[in-house]
Amino acid sequence: MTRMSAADRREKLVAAAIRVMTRDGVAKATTRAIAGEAGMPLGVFHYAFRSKAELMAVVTQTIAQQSKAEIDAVTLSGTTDDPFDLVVGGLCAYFEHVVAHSDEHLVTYELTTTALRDTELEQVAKRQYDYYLEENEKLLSAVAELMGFEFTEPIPVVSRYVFSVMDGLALNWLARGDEEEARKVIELTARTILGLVRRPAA
Amino acid sequence: MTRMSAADRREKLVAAAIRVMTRDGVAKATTRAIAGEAGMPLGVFHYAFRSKAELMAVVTQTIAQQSKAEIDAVTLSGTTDDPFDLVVGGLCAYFEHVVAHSDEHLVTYELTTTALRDTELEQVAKRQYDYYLEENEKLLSAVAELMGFEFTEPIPVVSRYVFSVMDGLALNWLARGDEEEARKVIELTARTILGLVRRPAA
DNA sequence: GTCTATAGGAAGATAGAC
DNA sequence: GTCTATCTTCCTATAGAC
Repeated sequence: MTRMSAADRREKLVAAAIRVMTRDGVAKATTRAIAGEAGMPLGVFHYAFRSKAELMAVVTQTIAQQSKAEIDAVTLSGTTDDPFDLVVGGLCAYFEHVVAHSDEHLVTYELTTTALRDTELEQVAKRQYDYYLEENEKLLSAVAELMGFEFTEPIPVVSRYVFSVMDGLALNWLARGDEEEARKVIELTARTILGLVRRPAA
Repeated sequence: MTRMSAADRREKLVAAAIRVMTRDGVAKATTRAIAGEAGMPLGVFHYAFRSKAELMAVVTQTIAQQSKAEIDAVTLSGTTDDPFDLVVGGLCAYFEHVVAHSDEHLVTYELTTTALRDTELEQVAKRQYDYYLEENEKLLSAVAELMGFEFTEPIPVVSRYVFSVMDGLALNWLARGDEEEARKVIELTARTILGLVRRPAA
């Protein structure tokens, strides 16, 4: 068919892969299904990517960045000067994103376990979580500065703690589907976070 | 070969499935691999189980109960009358189990995502997390009674909160492998839990 | 009930015509 | 570079001999 640069092919295949994975799950995202979704013949796949593992690595990174951008947009959109409202608002915004894009979040969990089982992709799972945690740390630092408070514990520890609750909660909500109860956990979590905050001495 | 009751076959196949999944991952646990691991010909599989999905359901339930029993054994083995030590000890014991049996915990995450993608197994993931949370609630109630304190928040909420942190932390530790930093999160979590505790009024 | 053999399909990857 | 056709392997499930 029409010519297309290799980089363009790769982008289109990655986008198609994410669509298939979101809709049907990572296990069903075969090279055939992905090429089909992208409107390309199967043969194309292996001159755009050396192997399926190579695509998986790019997909994992891409989807992490996409989610991050979407979540940032909603998390930072609130306007309040009350610390509790701000923290609750941020956590709730994240949770709303999980609810509204549950399949996309499920994909991230699938990609993590898939990567952890493949020696060729082990580092991909590590980079995925390194990225999440790094970005979460930046966000927390920004919030602290914005509100003029500091944490009583090192930011990396607080950040990891907050991320762990929300990641765990998202996963068990995916399995249970009980929004009301999950929201109560978010409120409780917000309260524990404010217990780790103080006004700076100076 | 030798005769064996259907129930016995099923048990042996489930045990073999868990071994294969732990060693090689859920995706590689094919009916062939499982029957082979159990020392049975492939044909046996389908008169012990109606389908692979039926085996998956039983495996998910079995592995949850096994993990629970193992974790209880180590979690409750500590002897201390200091609430902080008790809580830290319990959380650490759980984390040690994750570190010592990381493949087994990875299997539980794989089983959850697998079930969530299969309409036939959707309820299996729900039951899996219902079970985890129910058992965690019992444990927390027992600890509260043992130490003679009560929680300032409803036990189901506290339980869900604690479970979420630990489940999320276990997953991101699996990806990152940084024990030291994970332990700091555990300490912080223990402190937040003690902030939710009070001596009863009477 | 037990097991071999195989059906019937789908996977990742590639050879080779254009 | 593009795409069809195919190689090889592996899957779940079953038919049918013993």
